[in-house]
Amino acid sequence: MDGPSGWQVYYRIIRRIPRGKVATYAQVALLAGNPRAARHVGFALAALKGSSTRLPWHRILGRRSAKAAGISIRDPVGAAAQRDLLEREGVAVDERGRVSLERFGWRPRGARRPSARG
DNA sequence: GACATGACGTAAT
DNA sequence: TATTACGCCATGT
Repeated sequence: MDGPSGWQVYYRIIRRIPRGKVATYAQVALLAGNPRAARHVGFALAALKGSSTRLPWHRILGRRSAKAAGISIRDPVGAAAQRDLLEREGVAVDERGRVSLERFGWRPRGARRPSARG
């Protein structure tokens, strides 16, 4: 095992997401070195469903717009659980399950979005 | 190796 | 804002 195999890579990154913050599947995939593997991140997390994990899977959302993300889980039960977990962390979730990335978007090392004046 | 599936993303309408 | 269509690639059969 020269390195993390398969989904282990995604889990590694998701664990770095601080409490009260959220990230998109594409965000995790990009940090994992696979900017096109957004689907794989969701696939990896789907394997965690029903398992006792400390992984903050609820902090992973689907990209809904340029500045907003949202719950993309198909299962209504899982979606409700994610929403509940997010609200418990102080994340404002809309009735449609949408979250503002400008307010709760995780910015690793603050390298994201090269603002004109920081 | 081919086919089907999926907790996605972007572009077009 | 929602719907539709297509691309992407690992996993399972």
